Amino acid sequence: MLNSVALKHVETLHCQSCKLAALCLPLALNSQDISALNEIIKRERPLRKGDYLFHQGDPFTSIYAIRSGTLKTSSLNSNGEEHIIGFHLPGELIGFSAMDLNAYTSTAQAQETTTVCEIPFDQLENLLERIPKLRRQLIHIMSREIRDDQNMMRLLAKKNAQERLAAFLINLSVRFHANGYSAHQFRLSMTRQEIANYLGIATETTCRTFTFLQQQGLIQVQGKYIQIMDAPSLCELSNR
Amino acid sequence: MLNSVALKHVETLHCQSCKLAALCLPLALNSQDISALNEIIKRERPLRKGDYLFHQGDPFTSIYAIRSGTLKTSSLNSNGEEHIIGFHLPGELIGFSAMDLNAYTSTAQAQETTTVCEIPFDQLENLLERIPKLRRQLIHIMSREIRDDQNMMRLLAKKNAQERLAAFLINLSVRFHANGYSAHQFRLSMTRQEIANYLGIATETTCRTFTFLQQQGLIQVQGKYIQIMDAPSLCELSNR
DNA sequence: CGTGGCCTTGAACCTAGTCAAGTCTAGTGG
DNA sequence: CCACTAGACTTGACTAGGTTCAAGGCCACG
Repeated sequence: MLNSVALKHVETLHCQSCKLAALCLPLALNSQDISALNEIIKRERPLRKGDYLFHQGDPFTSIYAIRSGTLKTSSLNSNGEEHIIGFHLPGELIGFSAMDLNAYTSTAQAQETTTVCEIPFDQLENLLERIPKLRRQLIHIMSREIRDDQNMMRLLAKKNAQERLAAFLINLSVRFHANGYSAHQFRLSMTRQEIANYLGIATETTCRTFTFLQQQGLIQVQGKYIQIMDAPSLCELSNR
Repeated sequence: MLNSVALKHVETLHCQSCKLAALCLPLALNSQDISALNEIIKRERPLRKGDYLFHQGDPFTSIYAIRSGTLKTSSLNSNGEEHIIGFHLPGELIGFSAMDLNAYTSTAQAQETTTVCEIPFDQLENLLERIPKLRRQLIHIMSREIRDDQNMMRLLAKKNAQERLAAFLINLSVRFHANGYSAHQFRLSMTRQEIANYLGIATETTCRTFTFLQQQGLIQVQGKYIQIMDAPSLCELSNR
């Protein structure tokens, strides 16, 4: 029989007790269905900063839910330059861009110590047969991803550097808040270079824009630590 | 009883005889399942140029498959400026960005005479229960959309004007070809202004870049008519 | 065959990129 | 614990690609 430490361990890693369930696949599932989902999920040891979850070109097997930490996904163009596709926080799912292929189209790397739940896709497909709400939730999450990507397309097509950075910070703020963290102060897990890459601007422009936003009294910057001083103005500047 | 003209009409509009089935939801379905899908699809009179299929904010009810013509989808930002999200050709599906909401997040407008198949989403969800392959195909199509959007993000974040336009033309060429049309010469259904808006550059830059690509011998431009003279070079320039 | 919108080209301007140099900071090893 | 160092961050100066403004030409459609 399991000792209490092991038991506690198992419970902590159960979808049913997961604080992120409301953001993730279990949303709206009953406890029996959550158990079924829980059964197929693999939980591995944490990734350390810099570790890779999967590489572009690896065989596609699973989607992943992030439990803690941050991941970035990126792809390489033909010149070998990196393009950062996104930063992913707890409660979010990744791996949706390869479901009709046999290989991941991006690389996923830990920005800090990160734990994930692996959801083998073939087993998930089996569950979709039996659990209509799970099917609906998966489609909803993918729909939301499409919408988010299209918002990002608008940012990249239409916004200037200030609007981009403001939108980035507001977006992060909202997502941290959804995870139960402060919406007003947080630590960036990514470098200025990575932010710049993601936002389609130069590293130097990113630095200057941080300085500018601080001079305007919208934010306080202390290296990676950001404090949002005037969220409404920042939001307005972001030109959503 | 139906007369022969009406009968022919019905046959022409059946998924089973549709030439675009291989690009659309029926892919890999057996004839019985295709019939079931066909049953729920509504086919309305063609849209004329400028007609709207749905507006941003309209209640979300259906996804649409394009049978003929071209649609553009766009959204308005807070300043009332339009951002074109995409141009959609026969065999493609639209309406995926609103499935977890109750309202469309974009406006769909016909670029020319256009016919669509309306697929009511609640009825589609019922079919997903019974037809595993349909489920898989829907997920595959959404996955592909995510991948395409992420490719567009890379274009907007990293490419200069020449690379953007080259990528745009190559992309159209491939999609026309998938529809059985020439990959080397085609008519653009959109204005220079719309291309510019979509690619995140100015109308004037688009014009100048068309001229430049023609001077380089990569394409021939005659108003809306484009001939691709050197696809490999154009493809290389696009920096995929 | 007239007209409005689309397309094209020129010229001036400006935002953001590039190059360069110096500072800061987190992580390492003595 | 502290000194060291590599990489991250910041700022300045200059440059360039693309935007904006302006004007004229070209269709397509009534």
